[in-house]
Amino acid sequence: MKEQLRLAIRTALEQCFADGRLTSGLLPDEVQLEVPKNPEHGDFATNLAMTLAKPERRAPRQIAEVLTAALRDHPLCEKIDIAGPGFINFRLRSSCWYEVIDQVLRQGQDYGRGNVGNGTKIQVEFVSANPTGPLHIGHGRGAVVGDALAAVLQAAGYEVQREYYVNDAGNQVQTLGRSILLRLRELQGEKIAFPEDGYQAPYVVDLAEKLSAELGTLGGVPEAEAIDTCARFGVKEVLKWIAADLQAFGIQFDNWYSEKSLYDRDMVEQELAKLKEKNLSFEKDDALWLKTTEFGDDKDRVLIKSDGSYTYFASDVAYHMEKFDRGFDRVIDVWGADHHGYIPRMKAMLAGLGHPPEDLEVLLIQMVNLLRDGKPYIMGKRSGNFITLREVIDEVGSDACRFFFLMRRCDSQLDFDLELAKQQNSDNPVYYVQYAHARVCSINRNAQEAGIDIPTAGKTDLSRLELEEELALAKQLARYPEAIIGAALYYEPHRVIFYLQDLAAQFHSYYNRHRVLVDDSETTLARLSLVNAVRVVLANALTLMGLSAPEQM
RNA sequence: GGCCCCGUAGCUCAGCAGGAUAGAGCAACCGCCUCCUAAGCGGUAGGUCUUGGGUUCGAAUCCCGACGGGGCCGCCA
Repeated sequence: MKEQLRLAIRTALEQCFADGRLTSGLLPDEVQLEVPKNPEHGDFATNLAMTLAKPERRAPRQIAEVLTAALRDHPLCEKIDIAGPGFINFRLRSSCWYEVIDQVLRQGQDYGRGNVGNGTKIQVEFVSANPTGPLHIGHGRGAVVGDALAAVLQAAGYEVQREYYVNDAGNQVQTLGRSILLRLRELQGEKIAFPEDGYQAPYVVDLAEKLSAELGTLGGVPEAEAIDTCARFGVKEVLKWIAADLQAFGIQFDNWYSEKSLYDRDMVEQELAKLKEKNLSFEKDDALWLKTTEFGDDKDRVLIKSDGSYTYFASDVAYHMEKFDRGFDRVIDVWGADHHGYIPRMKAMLAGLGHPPEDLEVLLIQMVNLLRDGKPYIMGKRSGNFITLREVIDEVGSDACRFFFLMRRCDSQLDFDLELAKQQNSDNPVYYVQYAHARVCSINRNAQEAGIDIPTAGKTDLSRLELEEELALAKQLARYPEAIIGAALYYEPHRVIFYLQDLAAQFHSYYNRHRVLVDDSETTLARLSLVNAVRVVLANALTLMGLSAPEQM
């Protein structure tokens, strides 16, 4: 609807330029159209006349007069006003909004899908936690935001791949292997002084037990080989946990990408060679450095350490170059905010290797403060008193958990109160939204019991929807596609959550004030069409966010 | 010292990339179930948008500087 009006305004403007009613010939890239806060200002408003005031050298209100005259008899518009300093306010005909309801019912699950992405290939890499232990709450936020972002991009017409980068090559994997081996020996009754820098947590013992059951005690196997076996076993098992935890969250990756495979295929060496060739690296203090300062970083960064081993940065260079080789137009990394210092070197690396740094977008996810009943829930890795993501999901449920993670912009810190998230009452916004959906379903059940068929698109006379609240609901439905586009363009999935809350609130209010199933059958059918359109949009948005849309609560 | 994020109602946060009278939820107070699910609705109260400058027709929004909170600055990951 908004787009149709935008087009109309644009056409009118071009016409004014053509016949000399306006002279500057300055067509803005996009006609700005907004929904005014105050409904008295109409359904849409544009500031076009004000922005044209300077180039036209005329008063905004005069320009508005000219534009309004050109649009006067447009079929979409019921009324066009000039207001304030030069706003042009449009009130659309009711039929426009009835058309929206039909469109929603006609398109069903597809309503809200769009094509701003135009098939652009985007990869969203997220979570990518080290496979050395279970996911915790911070990973959870990144997981949900990454997943929802990917969904939103897909809905907006991008071609999206979800990827998990598995850090299975570094030294922390060796540490895991050593830790498992020590626990394994302990199980054999050996007395072990467990090292400070080992993985202390109890799950390592579980891993050792499982390994012992499957592969035996590794007695007589040379140390290095035993560590390697333990490491590989550990990574494999931990990845299974991680995948299962993510599954419990409704998250599935299209691809799990192994860091180790980069080394196995010599990709790291190849990229380093390219850097050398371009004279972007140099040796100093027995180490190999990348000249990231040439591209805006604070200092140069090490690729190969003086002991000959590679830094994570080295494999990240290869990994990210390889992403673009795979044909992605844009690559999004979802990281914890504590990694922000890493961004300049990544962008520098891309620039050095001839990629526009803008093709890599890093989404930083701020910290999660875990609370219980308003009090900080302290997690010490040392003490082993940390709560895993899985425990949180099991305690509060996937829907509530996801909703809380998505409720805030990702660049602000999040207080996650376990008790609040667990509450199954109106204090909990998840249920508020889901309840709206369940209510429509309930109305449908009652209608069917009364022998009324739920109307489909184009089957009812929607002009029976005369109430202001009814038109307002239809207008809200019309905004859903815009919410998706906004969320996709600005990488802000939380917008969909806010949209959901607004729509649910509007529906609850309507429900309380007016009955859907009334004596007059025409009105009943019209209202059923409206609330079912609401149901479709609620379901679409909930599903998109990975939340269930219950038919009964 | 350098860098990143945040600062809006008592609390937790939105604010549609510059627009008209600044919003929601929770907490407080007052109301609404012989009526499609009260996990709901209506109403009252609550604000120098941390602060000082700047940009312009117009700033919570953009720029610069303070102040306050959190985070990061490794040949760790």
